[in-house]
Amino acid sequence: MNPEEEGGSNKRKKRVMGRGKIEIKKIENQTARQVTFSKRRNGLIKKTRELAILCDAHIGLIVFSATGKLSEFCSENNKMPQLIDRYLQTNGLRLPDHQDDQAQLYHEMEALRREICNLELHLRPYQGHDLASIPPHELDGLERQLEHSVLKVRERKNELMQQQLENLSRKKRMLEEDNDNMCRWLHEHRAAIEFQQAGIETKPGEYVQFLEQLQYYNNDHQ
Amino acid sequence: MNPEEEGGSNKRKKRVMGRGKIEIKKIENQTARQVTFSKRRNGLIKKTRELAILCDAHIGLIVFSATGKLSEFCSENNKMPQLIDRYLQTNGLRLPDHQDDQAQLYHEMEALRREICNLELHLRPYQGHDLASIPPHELDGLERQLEHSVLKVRERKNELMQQQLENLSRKKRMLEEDNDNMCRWLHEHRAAIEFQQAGIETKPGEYVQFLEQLQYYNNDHQ
DNA sequence: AGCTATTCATAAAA
DNA sequence: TTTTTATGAATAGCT
Repeated sequence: MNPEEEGGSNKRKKRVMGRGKIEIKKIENQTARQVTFSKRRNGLIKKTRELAILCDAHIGLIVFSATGKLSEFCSENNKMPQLIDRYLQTNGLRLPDHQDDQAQLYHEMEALRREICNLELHLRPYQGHDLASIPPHELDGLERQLEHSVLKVRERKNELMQQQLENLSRKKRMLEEDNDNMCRWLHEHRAAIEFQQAGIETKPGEYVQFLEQLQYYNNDHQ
Repeated sequence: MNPEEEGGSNKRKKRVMGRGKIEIKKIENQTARQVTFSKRRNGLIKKTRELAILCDAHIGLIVFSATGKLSEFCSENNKMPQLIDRYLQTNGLRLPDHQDDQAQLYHEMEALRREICNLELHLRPYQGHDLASIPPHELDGLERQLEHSVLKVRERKNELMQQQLENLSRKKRMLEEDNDNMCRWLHEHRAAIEFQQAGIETKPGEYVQFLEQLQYYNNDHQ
């Protein structure tokens, strides 16, 4: 029935690393939504500009992201207010009047405040508070959610430790290599160095001691 | 030299769309311009709507064609004036009749919106999401917090179970008591009952059986 | 208004 | 964020 079905007969590896069509509905994943917003907004502004230029149109585009960030485009630079004026006049509309609309604003504010309150309440069980107000049958789900979150946190911790370990290993290898190279060079030039040092006031014994120490490290990790 | 230049060459290497080439500059042919305007305007509105839905954005689009025809789109139906108002406020522009307290209200609304956004972000680690954005040194604390929350949830679950147990015990005791009383009463009135039943069609054996069963339960929990 | 050959936009991943 | 790449969408030129 589904034309997208792959069919088991064909052993396709990697069925395309992820490009596909998407359903037009709110993207729930926060990060993906932000990325998509950024890209599509750029595309939208580009297409708006193209239409304005190609067809000699006057266009205004106002975009508020979900987080309230404003993006805008106006075919005549910096003339959005004029465009808006023309729009309002053409449509016979007026901007919402203050006195008439204040109640509406307060209403919206109340809604926002309520949402904040709800979110805060929603957060509390996750912090182990107010459990008495949770319906008993939801406790199992909450416990599972919290355990899952703990697991995810531990996963992330392990991931970070793994990264640190790898970094340290790499640094260690690099240092060992450097050490090897220095030792080799020193041994190769031992005679010349001893000769030079004989001309200065350095005690020859020190250098031998130093070389031996190097040799010790050098052998230690081989 | 730029090979894309039109010149006399008929080699078309220009960046084109669709079947033929197009430069982003005003289309001089009146008919072609009209057709392109219509197609692209539809595409633009579609993309605008998609962005608004996908990313939960508030978008307004105003298009005046070269001939003055108005097309518009607003993500919240019929609320272009509000969107424009918010735009003017956000941009620090204001209509002559706007009062300061209105700006103040808008400002507060923006703050509330930000707070909601923050709370939503704050909730996510507790649900095991977006852990990559948590500073490593906070993971331990988060893990402890989650474990503590799990403990509290379990505590609450135990509390509830304990209560249920107590309730059940109490009910059991009450039922046993009732049972005892009934048994006692039945035994005391046995003779009278057997006499009454002899007058009806009930078989006497049934009542004896019933009494014995009661006696059984009655003794069982003593 | 429909139809395609083409180019563009962009989802997923890096 | 920006880049890369493979797909799905948009659309220019024709009918």
